Order: sequence, then structure tokens, then C-alpha cells
Amino acid sequence: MSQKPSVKRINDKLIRVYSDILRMEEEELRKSQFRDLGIKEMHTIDAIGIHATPSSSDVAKKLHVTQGTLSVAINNLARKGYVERLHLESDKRVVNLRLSRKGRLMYRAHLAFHQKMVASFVKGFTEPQIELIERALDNLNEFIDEYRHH
Amino acid sequence: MSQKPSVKRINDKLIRVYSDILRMEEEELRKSQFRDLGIKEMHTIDAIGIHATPSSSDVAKKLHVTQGTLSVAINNLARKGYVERLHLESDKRVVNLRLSRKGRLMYRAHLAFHQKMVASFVKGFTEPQIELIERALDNLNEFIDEYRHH
DNA sequence: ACTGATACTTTGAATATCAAATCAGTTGTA
DNA sequence: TACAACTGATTTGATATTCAAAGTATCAGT
Repeated sequence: MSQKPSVKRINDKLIRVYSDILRMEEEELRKSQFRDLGIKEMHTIDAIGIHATPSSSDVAKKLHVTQGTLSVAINNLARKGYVERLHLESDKRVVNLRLSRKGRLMYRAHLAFHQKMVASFVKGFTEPQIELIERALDNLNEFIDEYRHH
Repeated sequence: MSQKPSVKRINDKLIRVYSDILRMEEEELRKSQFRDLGIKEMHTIDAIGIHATPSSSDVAKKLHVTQGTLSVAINNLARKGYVERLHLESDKRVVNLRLSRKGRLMYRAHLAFHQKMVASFVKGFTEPQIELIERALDNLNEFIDEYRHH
């Protein structure tokens, strides 16, 4: 059962990063002009994005929730004025989603926040060192992939 | 607004790690003998730990939830046989929490999972390189601290 | 023995979620 | 063309998680 001490230390740091980021985003939101949004709603806005008008099912897939869950979420975001539903003329079953002006503002604010966060993550490192850090993240993502495919 | 391309790349990788880890843990749980637990319940068990019998409010603090929320969570975990309430003789208001045998099993399974994850994170790196990765995590944690205290 | 503080529990409301039922529109085919 | 099967989205009913506020029990200081 003896592990390298760095494993426990890194685990603690990862957990701390992990559990604090969500809470920080939540607090940030509460102090902003977007007080009427929860963190899940923010991530829905993020998943819709500003560069396209994805279909409802595209966004559900991206967020790994059912279409029903997304439909409810969009009802709320539409009511609050962050998202609009667009009905495709070529296939009237499809609903595409577009951020309103307010939604795009929110999107950009959240993006800027993430960029500040990443900038601090790699602060003080040289390019080769940054590449090394990226390789560690790649390792983690590979681990997740392998785990998910048994 | 031009950013180093590595910022966007790293942001994407962080987000991917971030959003996949929770889902992976959830899936892992569903396939295990602990099917009757949700991810939140697992983290509550993790916060109680096997090395002590923390009070209810200690655990609530650690999880950043209210005592009311924790009280409800403990009701469910006690009903499912993972946690026991202990009443301190010296102060009858205090409720200490202890994992049952089943709870300790769950705790160890989750710990082992985390250790595999961290091992993969630093796989193929030398000690000095691992220290560098730790410094990046420290940076991120400092950023979070600063952000939270304005 | 009061009074106020402390530790916890219960309750009611809000949100997020899924599965199943439903609705509307499209596609394939007899 | 007509109709069955399919597809994309929505609604609904049930369950989870959470918080704030009210309630209960106990303790500590005067």
C-alpha cells in the first residue's frame, strides 16, 4: 500500500483545484450582473457558444444530459432572455439555439475568466515547461478515455 | 484580445479533464457494488474518512454545505448502512460520524481509484518534472485563493 | 435558574435531473 | 399516395440536492 509521497500530495492538490473551481465560478456569478443564472445555466450558455446555432440535441450531447433536461433548461434561459429558439425551415422538427445579446455578454465574461485562470496556471513557466504540463493533462485525459472504454 | 495559442489549448484540456472526471466517477460507481450511492454521497463518505470520527459540522464545513444539507445526506447514508451517528457523552449536542465497514470499503475503493488517476497523471515524468507540474497546480490554487478574497 | 450561544435536525421551496409518454414532422415503401 | 416507422423536441412525474429558516436539545456564563 506504500505510495510515492508525491502521489498523495498531487491528489490533494488536484482535489482542491477540482472542488474550488466550481465554487469560485458560482461566487463570481453571484457578484456579477448575471445574478439570475446558476452555474449549470452558465455552462449551458457556454455549450451553445457564439460561433454557431447548434441544434437542441447537439447541445444536450455536449452537456451529457437528456433532451428533456435540456428542453427544461432552455425554457428557463429563454424566459430570462439569454437564449432564443430558432425553427429550421428545412426540417421543422429541429430547434436551433442562439444566444441573445445578453447571452453573448455572459459567454464572453466566462471565457475571459477562464483565460485569466489558465494564464495563472502557466505563469512563470517557459514554453518547453508549458508543453510538459500539457503532456500531463493529456495523460489524464487518456486515462479517462481508457477507463471509460473499460 | 490576442492570446497565446497555448492558453486556449490548455483551457480546452482543463475543461475536458474537469467535466469528464465527475462523469467517470459516476459511471464507475454505477458499475460497482456501491450502485446505491450517488457521486455526492460518495464525496460525503470521502469527507468523513476512515482515520477519525469528525463532527457533523466539521464535515459540513469540509464539503462547503450547510449543516441542514449534511443532516439530510447523513440520514440517507445511515439508512443505506454506510455511516453511523455517534453521540458524544461530554457534549450531547455534538454528533460524530463514523463509517461502517461498508463505508470504509467504499472509502478505500475511491481512494484507490484516485491514486490510479494521479499515477497516470505523472506517468513518464522524472521527479523534477513532477515538481514542476505541482508548481502549476499550486499556481492555480493561489489564483483561486486570490480570487476568492477579491 | 435564566439567557444567549451552539450543534444539530426538520421542513418547505427551488433547481436539476431522468425516463417515459406525447407531439409534430419526416422518410421509406408498398 | 397513404401509412408505418422513425426522429427531434417537449412535457410530465418522480427523485436528488441544496439552502434558509424555524425548531429542538444542550451547554456555558452570570
